[in-house]
Amino acid sequence: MLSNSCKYAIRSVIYLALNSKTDLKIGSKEVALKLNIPQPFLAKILQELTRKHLISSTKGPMGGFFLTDENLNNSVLDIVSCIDGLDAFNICFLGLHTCSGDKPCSVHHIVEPFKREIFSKLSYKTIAQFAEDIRKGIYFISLE
Amino acid sequence: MLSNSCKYAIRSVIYLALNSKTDLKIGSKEVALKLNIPQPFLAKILQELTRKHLISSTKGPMGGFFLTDENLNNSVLDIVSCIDGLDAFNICFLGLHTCSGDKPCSVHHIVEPFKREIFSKLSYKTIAQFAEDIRKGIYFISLE
DNA sequence: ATATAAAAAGATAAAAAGGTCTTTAAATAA
DNA sequence: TTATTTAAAGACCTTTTTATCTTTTTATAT
Repeated sequence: MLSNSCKYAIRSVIYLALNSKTDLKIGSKEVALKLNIPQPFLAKILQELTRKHLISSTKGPMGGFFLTDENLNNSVLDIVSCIDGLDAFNICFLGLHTCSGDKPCSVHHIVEPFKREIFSKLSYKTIAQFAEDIRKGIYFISLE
Repeated sequence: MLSNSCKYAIRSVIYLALNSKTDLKIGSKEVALKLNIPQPFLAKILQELTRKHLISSTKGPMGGFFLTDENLNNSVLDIVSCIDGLDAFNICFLGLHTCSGDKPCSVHHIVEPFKREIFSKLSYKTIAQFAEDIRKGIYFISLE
């Protein structure tokens, strides 16, 4: 459902939320190493997120990526929207253009509630809240 | 979640279930035209499904694709398995290798029941049953 | 037998996703 | 001010997905 790039992006932003501060920036090298993501590829993704103001960065020694309070108040859906767009949430599981509540495809009644639920969770919770749940040990975003 | 090829495959097989008989075979040209799928591409997909005995074919004049009773008793999941494999049902939404009930990612509890439900529906219902529901007007696989 | 209609097979190509490398720009520490 | 460290930018490469084209094979109707 989500592209590789998008999964990398989400995991990275949560990593930054948990580990960076305005005065403790983190380089793409560290994130890539810790999350086991190809470094140059991740750099591209972080660059894109920066360009769209979902994360922040500074160059130079002691520079790197970090999250401002404003960044922390974005939703995970903002990341998805930035990297993949929101098409995935609007497309029929079987690829039908005309699938709808009126003329449901064979799995519409299973897929639709799922899409609604996941969309809702990703849009109403902030990055900060996702990070907080992980800090508390309710959920896990493993380094791997 | 499913590749284009796989969606084409599912729609085509259901089309064949609804419209072909052992003595009324249908060419890839007709299926492609009716379902608005690129014909040479579809031909490849139908070829693959034939090779794996999910559909049947004969060459020559009056030849084409059709479903035997045996074919009709396969599940839609068999098609998915043939074209895409089943990885999609085993992979974490956020791309974590370690995601599980024990160490759930942030959306595990939403995604897991969905995957179970859709997997179940696609595996226990036969092609024949899918086609029957469409014939009855319960579900719709539009020509488009 | 022969022509024909259709699938099978395989080579090719275009587009998208995934990933790498090199150069440039900017911030900081010394 | 200079060297260094880091992100930004952009060119490039690889693989996978999607798609096309051409040739071969085979079944059937005539």
